[in-house]
Amino acid sequence: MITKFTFNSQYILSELPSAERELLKKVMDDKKYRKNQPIFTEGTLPSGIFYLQSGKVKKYKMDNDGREQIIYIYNAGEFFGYSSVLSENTYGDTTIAIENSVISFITTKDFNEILKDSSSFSRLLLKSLSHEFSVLANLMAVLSQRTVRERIALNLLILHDKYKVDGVSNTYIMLSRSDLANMAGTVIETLARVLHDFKHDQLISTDGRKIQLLNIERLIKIANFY
Amino acid sequence: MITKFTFNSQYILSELPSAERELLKKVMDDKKYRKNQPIFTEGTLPSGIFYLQSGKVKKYKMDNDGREQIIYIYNAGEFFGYSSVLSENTYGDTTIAIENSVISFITTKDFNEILKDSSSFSRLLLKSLSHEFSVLANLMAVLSQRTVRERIALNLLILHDKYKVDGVSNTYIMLSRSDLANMAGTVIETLARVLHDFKHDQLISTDGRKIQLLNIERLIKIANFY
DNA sequence: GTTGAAATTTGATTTAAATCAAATTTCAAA
DNA sequence: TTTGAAATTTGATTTAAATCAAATTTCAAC
Repeated sequence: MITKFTFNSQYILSELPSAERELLKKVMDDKKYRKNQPIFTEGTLPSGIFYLQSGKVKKYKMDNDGREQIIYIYNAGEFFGYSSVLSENTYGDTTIAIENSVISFITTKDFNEILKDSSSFSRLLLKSLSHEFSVLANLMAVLSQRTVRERIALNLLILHDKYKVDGVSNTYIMLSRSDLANMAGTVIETLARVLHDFKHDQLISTDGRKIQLLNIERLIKIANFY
Repeated sequence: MITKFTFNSQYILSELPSAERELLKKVMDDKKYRKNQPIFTEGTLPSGIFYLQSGKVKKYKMDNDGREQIIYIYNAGEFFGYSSVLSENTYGDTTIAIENSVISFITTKDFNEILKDSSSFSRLLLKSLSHEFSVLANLMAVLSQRTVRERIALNLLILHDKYKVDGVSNTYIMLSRSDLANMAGTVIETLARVLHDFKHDQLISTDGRKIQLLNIERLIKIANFY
């Protein structure tokens, strides 16, 4: 269910034949990004693609009136920025690190060279991109047709999945209210009110900014998805 | 500007090396679809990909409560249904012909065989898919952040482009109010009211269901895009 | 630990858009 | 050409969510 709303480019690296994987790893250039540091900006020409080693990155679009819509939040192990390189266009959105992150960079040249010689790589990219397309279609339908309450419940479930850590039983969503509102396509005040209700109904608990989901079953019901 | 909201897979066929193009054409199986005839349905396994020779096709998602969100309207010359084949998933949406249409079908087997042997084809698909991804991201931001009035103005501009015919000076949008509402993410009554206002302001004129744009400049301003 | 700016929450009010209801128009089949 | 069901428009009302405003909390730098 949640896979309808999460990218899965993680498998690209693992399913790539080891020769190509090594090639790719060799041309990766790692760089540390601090929280709130931009990675690339909408409208600029792509210089390469990115691979998130650790941390979290948000991809968003800003409109004329300064309203921000978060398109996606990337988690460790995901590639990003590659669709602009492939479509030979300027970046269609802006990405910034929302946690301290380590990000590998692969230049357009290196990327294209590996791609040219590797049908497995292009096949995996096609597969990944196709899935990402369907994720956006799903998000589109949700944003336009669901109530704020439903959208917030759904986004909490999506985030729970992203903030889950292997071997750790409790999951804490650590994201600003403003980012959460911009994911759900609402404003901070409305978000605060809905979270208040969810807390009152014991669906979630909060500790400062941290959110923990207490009743996933019921949140799924509220999100109105099966 | 409007290219931010329109797919462009038309170039796949024209840019494909002639050998591959002929191969593709050879395995295409043409079929006529009547208005309102379904092509494929969300949740079913993809059996192949489609190429719209003539007519128009809508792609949409229906939610639990029967609310429909139109993801895209395809025009002659576009490929569709290929992302589900590539992601090896069931179709993520439903498509039906909204006009009498002629649609070519290519089986998954034929498609994969050509794809396997043609790096140009996979390269073109990657390019096209990447662009389509950015279109959905743009639509997502519009649906969640813009007013109904802005969304309707934008969709009229998008449709104007789709219904334009070479060498014919007047363009008439011929789409049901319900489809137009479901593109803009609103209800029929609200759509009717906004169209009424646009007519009053001489931005559009209508003749039965047909809509003609009279003042594109001002509609662009209302849509709030540059 | 203290401090203060930024982030979040809570309260009051407005507003855009949905809903419910009914009248009118369209257009394809007879 | 007529006919009637479906589609569209118009009217009245409700409602979900945004906005405006102010109080409170958080948390990082000192």
